[in-house]
Amino acid sequence: MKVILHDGSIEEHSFEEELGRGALRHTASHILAQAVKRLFPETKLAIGPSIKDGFYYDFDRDGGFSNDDIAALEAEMKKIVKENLKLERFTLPRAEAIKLMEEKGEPYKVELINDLPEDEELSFFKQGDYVDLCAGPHVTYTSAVKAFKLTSVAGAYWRGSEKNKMLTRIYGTAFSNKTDLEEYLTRLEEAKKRDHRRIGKEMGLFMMSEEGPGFPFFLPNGMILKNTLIDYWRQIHTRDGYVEVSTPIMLNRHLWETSGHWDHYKQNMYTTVIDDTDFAVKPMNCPGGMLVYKSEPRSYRDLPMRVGELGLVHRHEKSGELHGLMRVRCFTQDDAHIFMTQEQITDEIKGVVKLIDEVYSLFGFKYHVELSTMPEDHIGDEKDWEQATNGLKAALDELNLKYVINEGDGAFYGPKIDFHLEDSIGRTWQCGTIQLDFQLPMRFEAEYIGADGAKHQPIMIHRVVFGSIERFIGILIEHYAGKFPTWLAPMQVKLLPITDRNNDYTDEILAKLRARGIRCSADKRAEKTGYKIREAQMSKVPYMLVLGDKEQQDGTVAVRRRDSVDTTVMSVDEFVEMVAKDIETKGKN
RNA sequence: GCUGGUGUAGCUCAGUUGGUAGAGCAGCUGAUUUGUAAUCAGCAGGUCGGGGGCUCGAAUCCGUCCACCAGCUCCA
Repeated sequence: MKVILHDGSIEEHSFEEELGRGALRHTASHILAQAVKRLFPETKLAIGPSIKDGFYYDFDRDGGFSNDDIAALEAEMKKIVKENLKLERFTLPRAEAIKLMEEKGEPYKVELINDLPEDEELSFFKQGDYVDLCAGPHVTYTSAVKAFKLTSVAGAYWRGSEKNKMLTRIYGTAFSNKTDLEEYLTRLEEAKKRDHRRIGKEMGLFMMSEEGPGFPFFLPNGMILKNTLIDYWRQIHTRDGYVEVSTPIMLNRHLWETSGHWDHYKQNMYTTVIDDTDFAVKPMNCPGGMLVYKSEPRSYRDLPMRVGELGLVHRHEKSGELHGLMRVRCFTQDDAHIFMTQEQITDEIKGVVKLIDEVYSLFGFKYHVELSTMPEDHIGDEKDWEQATNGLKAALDELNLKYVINEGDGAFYGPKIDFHLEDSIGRTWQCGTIQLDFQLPMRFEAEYIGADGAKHQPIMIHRVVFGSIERFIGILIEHYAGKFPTWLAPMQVKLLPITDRNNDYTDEILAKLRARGIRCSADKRAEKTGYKIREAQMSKVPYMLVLGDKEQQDGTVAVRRRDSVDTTVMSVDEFVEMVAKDIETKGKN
């Protein structure tokens, strides 16, 4: 495909290249906007870029667009593609650019031009009767957009600020051929089957109730997952020199005023009055952790102090922000606060980064790292923020970890490193974070006695590895599509006796498995073997044992694995050892 | 919170222009003792998300609240 670049030059790029793909989809968004202007000329145009899996365009039109409107737009877009319009780039001096957009009745475009830097070249793209302020790149003819589909309609604030008007955003995707488009749509459908909300229900992991929006209920199978993760967490934290505490779920207003939460986080806190005193349910564990630190004098010899806490926090997230286990109003953070000296900062951060990488690697998660800097609403002076931010940067650089900078997205008390994981349809969720904090130790007047006999202020790290156990479980469910590795699987072995004659033999094996702590159960119903296998298979249990007269006679088991139709016959003891080893090694032999 | 959409049995979904609900799977009961992804028969299950309104009559029309879904904003 020929692509017109930002500077107006033309180069060949294929759809497989990000540049070519982006250009094609960007052109698709212009075709959409052109169709909108043809069918609904009163509509005002905002912006319309290409994005990861497609494109969108934001429009200002009273009442938005109905499903019928979308169908009509798709039909009109097809026409425009067929018309094979040529895309042409031209530039204008500022005054003329503004005049053109005013004549076209596009106030949003005028606003965009006014906000562009003085020396910025103002480029436009034209196709037929349609002209748009646009930096490009684009393909050269509308006919290149061979396969497209409008996928959804949603609201989006003008320039991303909730203070601005909400516009109507139309999402779509485009490919260079029909087959790829269909493949993409099928893949999306498949991905939806991995949705943790669906699998969570099917597998009896967790539930939600209208009686408590955003407050998840863990069901027996989900508790096994949660507890198994916590066991693993305790094991690696003990190994890494952490201790564990537990602080109260509710503390009085004075504490939250000291920490700054009362001023900076109150709109998200659940509060109540007890004996005429304001109390707040903790949205974070750190103030409680500070009280623990301050409960006795500390020496430089105690540092670094790595104090873990599985803390249940409550945050009143706005209703539209809830999402299954990924975004809830109460969750357990696998928190820890590390108190340390200035010199220990880099090593401690590196230690946490390595720990997070170890955990994510165990599950085979892809992740990306972001460095979030000082937000507008913050406590402490900018010099401290700069120092803290540089501390985080230095650790990342020393570890050669790639990261993107997320300007202004830090916590109100300090900058942070965020670890983001992907769900089944490619949305990313922040899980692990490492936050460097000079403020809370200062506010709480935390101190330690140094080698010089004088009092010093410790520096504090807040960090989580899973992030929230709830969100992490959500990611796990989608990652494995419910087919958990044996060590995590709520049910590890399902025993399927063929007839009642095999029940006693089945019980013998059950007892042996249970003696090794293996989670197992038997399906003794008078059903056909095929039926029992089907059910066991759908319940995603890693191992099935078919037990008939033959096995009983030989003292063997016929093992069928979750992802295979083949069976292997082996002795009972061999099988027990195999499963025990699978669990012990967490699937990594 | 905002924009748009959705809400019928445990689950997936039907339900013509308003005439008080139906299927498959799951469940239960009985029969079947079965060799690697569905044995047969029967039974039961719903104040159609919640108040309210128009109407002789509402799952269906109107309004309101709640929850959920997509996205935005916000965030672990």
